[in-house]
Amino acid sequence: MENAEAQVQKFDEGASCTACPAGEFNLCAGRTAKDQLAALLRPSVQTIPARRPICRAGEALDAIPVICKWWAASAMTLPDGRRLILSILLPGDIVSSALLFESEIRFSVEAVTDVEYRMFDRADLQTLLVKRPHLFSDLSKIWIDEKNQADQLALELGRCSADERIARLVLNLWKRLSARELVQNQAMEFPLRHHQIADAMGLTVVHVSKVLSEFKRAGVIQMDNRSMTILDLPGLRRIANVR
Amino acid sequence: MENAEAQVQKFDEGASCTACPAGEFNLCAGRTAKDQLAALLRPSVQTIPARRPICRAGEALDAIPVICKWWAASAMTLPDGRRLILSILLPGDIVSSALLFESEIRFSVEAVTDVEYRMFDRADLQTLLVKRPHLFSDLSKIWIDEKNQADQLALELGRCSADERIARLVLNLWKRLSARELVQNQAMEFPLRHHQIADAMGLTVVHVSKVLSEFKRAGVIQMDNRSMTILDLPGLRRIANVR
DNA sequence: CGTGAGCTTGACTTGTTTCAACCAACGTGG
DNA sequence: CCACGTTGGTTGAAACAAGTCAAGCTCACG
Repeated sequence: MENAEAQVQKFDEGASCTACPAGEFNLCAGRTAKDQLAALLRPSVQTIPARRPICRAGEALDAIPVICKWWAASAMTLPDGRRLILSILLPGDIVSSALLFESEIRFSVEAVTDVEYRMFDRADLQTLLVKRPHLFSDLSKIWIDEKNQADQLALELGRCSADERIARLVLNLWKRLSARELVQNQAMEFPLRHHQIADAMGLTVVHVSKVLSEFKRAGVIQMDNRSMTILDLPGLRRIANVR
Repeated sequence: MENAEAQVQKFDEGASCTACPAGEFNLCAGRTAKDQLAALLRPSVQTIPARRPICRAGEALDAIPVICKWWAASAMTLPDGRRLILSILLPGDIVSSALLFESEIRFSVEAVTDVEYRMFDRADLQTLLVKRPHLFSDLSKIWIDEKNQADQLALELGRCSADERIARLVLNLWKRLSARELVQNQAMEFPLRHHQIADAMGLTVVHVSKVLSEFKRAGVIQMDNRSMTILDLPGLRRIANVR
């Protein structure tokens, strides 16, 4: 994970904010707002090792976690243990904007890698929102984006084949990492375990392994020590059935 | 559809509002708010026949449709025509609260049966929201509920069997109709075509038919002319794998 | 050095889809 | 009022995608 420093730097400089595409939010709409936030709210920074839970479904939180470094994932669980990852959380991502209005978190969040995150106090954020009402438009963008992501996931789970789903997951991460300038010539950090890919796309570990092997064999992607290179982007797009 | 009158009455009296469970919203948190809304906003009422689109994905709307009578459904479509119904919209349901902040609707909405709905002007609603800031808490409840529904759907599509999914769909509709007092001793109107159930749960028409036949054969449900009776609620719960 | 987590591979099973034929109900136009 | 096409539902056989089971491998780590 050579570009850890790059990740920290991006976030701390607010670069991941200015670079973020329309609809993506990083709790900082531009450098100034981000600096204001950090100054006004003095969020507490926390670090948690890989695979450890950041918070559990049903828990009450007075603060909203925002991912700063590396990856986390939010997941729901059925009573019998079946799990679905709702979203892979990248640096700059707010864990759940519902936490601005409700203290109970509906899903659990866990670290994919070692993760650094900041807790923004809800009350502070709310008063800030009242003082700077223009932030509402940013907020609504995050809201809408969260909902769109959820709808898109449902569509993929309900109507796409395993190949399509996995290709789409890769393309989605690639797009989001590109926006954060975390992709150098088609290569990106890819710390996800097969187990997590399976949970994210409603598949089994075994099948994920088979599909990814097939992608590699076909020369579409390449993976080595927790990083992935897209060798044939049009090919991957074709498999994913997009655009 | 014998209780059409009941449905109209419920909505027009605001009964579906007072009866709605925590987290459910009907654009009217209690009778007074609803009357205020109707008086202040003079929404235009529209009627549309079954199977006809109310609006299409990508369209720009200056008004937010709210279902008044009968059922509608929101759906997303893949470029090759595969479809997923995101949500079955019942009387009192707002089509998409994202429309409060964004004019482009991300999915299409179509009438399941003949449907009556009202269009609430976005600008009017926004000024109302500014004048009555306490409405924000109602709004956030709808928001959060919409997101939870979407996450729940993803979980079901990703991790539940066909039997479970269909049982859960039935239970979900039963719960929501109960809250609107549209269920008399376990019997409810059920205008959904197999085709729509399939699109809602990511299955094929043929398989839906087989699963429903099996439910009937096992004496769990009973269906006749567009209405469904749950004969064995605990049994259905067991199949659905809930609680 | 042993242990456990993660990945791969092959054989087999199963749930769901696909294909196809058929039936019932309904509305429309002759 | 009948003939007809259309839409929606049912059923069975065959095909297929993904899951399950099982074994073996690598690698990191205490």
